[in-house]
Amino acid sequence: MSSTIEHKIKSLVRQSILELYSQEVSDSSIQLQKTNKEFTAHYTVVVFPFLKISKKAPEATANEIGNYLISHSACVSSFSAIKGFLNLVVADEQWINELNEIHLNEQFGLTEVSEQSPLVMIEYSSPNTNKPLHLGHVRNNLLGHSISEILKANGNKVIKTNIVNDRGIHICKSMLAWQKWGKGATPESTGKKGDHLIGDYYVLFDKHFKAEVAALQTEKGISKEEAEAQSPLMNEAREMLRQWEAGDADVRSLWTKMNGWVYEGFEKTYQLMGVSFDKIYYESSTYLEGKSKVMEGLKNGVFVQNEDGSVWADLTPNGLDQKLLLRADGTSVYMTQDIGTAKLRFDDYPINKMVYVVGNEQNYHFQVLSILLDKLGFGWGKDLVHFSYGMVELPEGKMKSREGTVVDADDLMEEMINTARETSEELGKLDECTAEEATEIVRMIGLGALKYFILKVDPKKNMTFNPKESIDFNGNTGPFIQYTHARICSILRKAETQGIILPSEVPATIQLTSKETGLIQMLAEFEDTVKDAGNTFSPALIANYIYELVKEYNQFYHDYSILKEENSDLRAFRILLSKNVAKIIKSGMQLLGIEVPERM
RNA sequence: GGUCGGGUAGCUCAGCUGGAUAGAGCAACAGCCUUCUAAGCUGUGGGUCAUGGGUUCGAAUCCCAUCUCGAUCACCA
Repeated sequence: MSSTIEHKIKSLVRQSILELYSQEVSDSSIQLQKTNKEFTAHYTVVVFPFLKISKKAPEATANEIGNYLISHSACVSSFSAIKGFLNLVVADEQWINELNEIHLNEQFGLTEVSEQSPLVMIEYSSPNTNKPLHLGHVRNNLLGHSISEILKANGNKVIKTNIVNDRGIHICKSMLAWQKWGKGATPESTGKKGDHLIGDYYVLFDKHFKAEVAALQTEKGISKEEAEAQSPLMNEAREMLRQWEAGDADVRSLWTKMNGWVYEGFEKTYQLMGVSFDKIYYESSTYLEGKSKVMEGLKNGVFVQNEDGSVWADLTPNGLDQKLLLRADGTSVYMTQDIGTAKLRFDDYPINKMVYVVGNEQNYHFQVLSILLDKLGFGWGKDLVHFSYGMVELPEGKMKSREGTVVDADDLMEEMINTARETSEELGKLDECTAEEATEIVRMIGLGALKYFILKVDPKKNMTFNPKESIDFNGNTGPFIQYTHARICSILRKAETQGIILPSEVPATIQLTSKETGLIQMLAEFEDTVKDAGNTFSPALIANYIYELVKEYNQFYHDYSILKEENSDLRAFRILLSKNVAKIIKSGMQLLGIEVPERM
């Protein structure tokens, strides 16, 4: 509740109760909500909580307060009392003022970042360099990008970061397979994107490995586990990892070359997706960092050492288990690396808050990390945010890379763009565009459909994606919203060619319909929606808000003339209203990382 | 088994800091383009809000129990 109108009403209600019933009530005890659609009013005061004070029936109490509001302020123009609900109609003049204010503020709903703003670091994406990005990563990237935008819009300095998992046995598998069967293939020689090329060798390794295990089982009559342990291929991969860790020049240069291919591939994917990072960390240069911090903790008595030399954190006082931090041989585990990365980041930036965008399968990991960072003295450790999101599932269940059921990010985006082009051509929407414009529009629509589809659902929920039923372009979709924006832009262009000059302010004398005041009311709600989205880490809130706004606008568009309105004040008002709807659509979609075209 | 998160229309999802007759979209059916972009608008049908109890003037929403789905509880990352 932050619009000026809401504040006015609240303080009026408080005043009325004081005068009518001689009781002080706090603002928080006044339930002011948006009136349900079936009633023609703007705000509703729930009077049930005041019955004990008024000692009257609900309807009588509502009437008394309503009468008071009418006679003491021009803000409320009429009211109706139904049961315990006092429905208030706000005067047109108030709404026009509200619209004028919104209109004058280009950044309406957004909070500016200042020197004093807190610094938030957001980690997202975090890919492995042995395979291309898939649908799960897409959700991660879109959420990460969007939440960055939303936190910026709430007045935070944001540093977007990516921790690339560029080392480990899985990387060695790809490297080994390429060495054995690659015949020197490169992205150039094959015409493949680097990440896809490497992904192919990862799959190839798995294929050969499985065949080898099966052969061992039949040859020697041993169990699958034994065969896997004996597998020469796997042993070779392990040996390669040892050589990598020892800094073997040949292995390292192969590693550098192949990872380079992958990064080039990732960069293309990121660019198309529209995400970026301010600072990238590589696990190969952070994975040793955690050790010193853990040893420091051991010295300070935060951690304990086992007889075999392994180091543990005892989290039983926190209701959790014991957690290993260093193996007996002194090597680090996942948790140690995250501590190390945290240390580097803390050294690099004055972080006030750390946000990790990571899937919900790691809820436990981050619960532990939070406790450990706190114990190690990181100021933001205790309050770190694990922005946890659900899995993307296919109709037949979870995606599995080995079974080839993953939906590839590049393929998916390309497909969406192709579908957008087909649909646009069918509808004849591209007829008046140059080829370049068409490509640009079609890209925005295809990606808009995909992004909106993913971001409109509550992040914490698992979501289903059916590749066979392609993502819709009608209804509650990105293109629907983009279309509305394009439509408004078209009106504004026409207004300009007709030589209609917009006043900087609309005179407060015109009469509005409830559709129009309702739209202004919705525009004003953008401010609270952005705040809510920031507080609850929910791009979905923004998505659903824009959808409601757009639906409302389309009804208005259908029911009323804008450019053909004869009363020039009213016409100016409607153009201005439309313009500001477009502005909020654009701002809101920007928070989701979705572009909006000016024509489509 | 412990912990965490879900279960709302045939499908995909809103609504969850308690408020009026539970909402959208898709799919199905029926209308609206000589009029500002029909990727739009309007209408019809579709619900035991998993189940049972409790708190309250009022519960999809809060509490308890049960059922059910998922994640996690690795010297993998």
